[in-house]
Amino acid sequence: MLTLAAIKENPEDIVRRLARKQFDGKEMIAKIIELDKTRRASQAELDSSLSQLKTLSSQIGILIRNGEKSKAEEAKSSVASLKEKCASLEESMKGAEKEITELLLNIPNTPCDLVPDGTSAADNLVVKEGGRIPDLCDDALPHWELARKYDLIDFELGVKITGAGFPVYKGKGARLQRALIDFFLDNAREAGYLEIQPPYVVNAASGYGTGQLPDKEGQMYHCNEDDFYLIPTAEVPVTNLYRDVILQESELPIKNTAYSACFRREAGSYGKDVRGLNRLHQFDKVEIVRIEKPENSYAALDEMIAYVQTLVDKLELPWHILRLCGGDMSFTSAITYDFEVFSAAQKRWLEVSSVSNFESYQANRLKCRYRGEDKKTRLVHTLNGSALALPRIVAALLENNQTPEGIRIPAALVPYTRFDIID
RNA sequence: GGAGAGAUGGCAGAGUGGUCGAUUGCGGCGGUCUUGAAAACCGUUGUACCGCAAGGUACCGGGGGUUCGAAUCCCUCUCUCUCCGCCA
Repeated sequence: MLTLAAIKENPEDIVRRLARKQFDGKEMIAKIIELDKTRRASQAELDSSLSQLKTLSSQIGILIRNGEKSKAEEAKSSVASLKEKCASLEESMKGAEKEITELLLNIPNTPCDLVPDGTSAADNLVVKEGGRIPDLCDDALPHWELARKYDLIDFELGVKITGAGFPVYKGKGARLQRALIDFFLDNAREAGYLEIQPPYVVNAASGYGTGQLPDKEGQMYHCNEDDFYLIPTAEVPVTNLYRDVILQESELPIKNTAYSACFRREAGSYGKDVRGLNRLHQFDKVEIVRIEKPENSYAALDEMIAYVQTLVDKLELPWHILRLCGGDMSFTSAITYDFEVFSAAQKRWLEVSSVSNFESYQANRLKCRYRGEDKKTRLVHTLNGSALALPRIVAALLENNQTPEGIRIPAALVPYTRFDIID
């Protein structure tokens, strides 16, 4: 969530920035500033009343010890009204505090200056592109046909044992999955990321820490019995490793990577978007997460983008990078770059990675700080990115590399698949 | 699933109603000594909020209660550990 300090420093600027994210925060910001005044006034008075109360109480203790019973009783009665006052002041303080938090939780992050204006995906900016779009013959098959033809993925079987969006991978299809995961993790390690194996199920506190809650409550699978959530991305458990942590400056930057299965309810999706591997309820992804000093976070973001680019290049896929416009960004992000690869038979771009800087927005919820040279604690900046999500990579690999002889595997991946063609 | 024990500062571990935000040890930081280091010794060392400051307040797993006063007593929830059972 946004920091109260930032809001108080320049509320007009915050409102203006939120508007770029198609969010009207005028009233909420004004309300927060008003509540903050109430809170501070209440605390000041409460603190001094509590101080009096403490003094009186210790005096009573002394009186009782000295056997001055009547004086003690007298003092006791004078405490009563003070206590009532404290109770109401505390109520006012805590009430204001709670309301402030409630409001803050429901205000998205502000976009940074680089973010282009716009209201939808159509306004996203293509900032870079690479690779070559293959010329496929007219009878080229979409990946779901190829998956059936070579018996790589069985969507119907997934429907039988679970439901739509839970495919079953078989044979070389399954081996391709495993190879890609290994390939991505190896590359991340070589780029300096520490591999983490996190739980796939988290508690509500973790959901709030990274901002899935309360914003995306309905998008996560929930285990009622234990009040756990299935992770929609490894970002959640990995970033939450640093919840309520004060890091030493020397520990930064932190670079973590994790493979996990990801679970998303994807309520409200339909049509061609969900065909084949385009959108699943369960999918595999390797994530990279960084914890940075604020002054370094944008350099780190650039480094992450450059890193993801090496992956799509090694996989010989045609790609481009979008800088998302204000209206298309996620709730918690200050800036997001999406990588899309071209799926040549479907003739459409598919998002395979999303790299974001959250600045201090997540850190503020997580209470993840670092101690600088001056011994003061400051919020860190958090960043993460997919590196990469598997299903759409597989879709593009299958479609783009189809030949009459079979599906060719890019050279960089062959050491991992240990086969160079699917036939 | 059954039975029991426990949750205190970075860690270990005291504290069972009144100067306890908390003894002590380890670790960390600063210093003395030393050519340097180690050892020894001395000092220092939680977080957040309010306040221009002086200073004040809150926090001993979470929530509630008793009391003039709670880390300490009561209730409740959560979590952890041990033993038994079951089991990849």
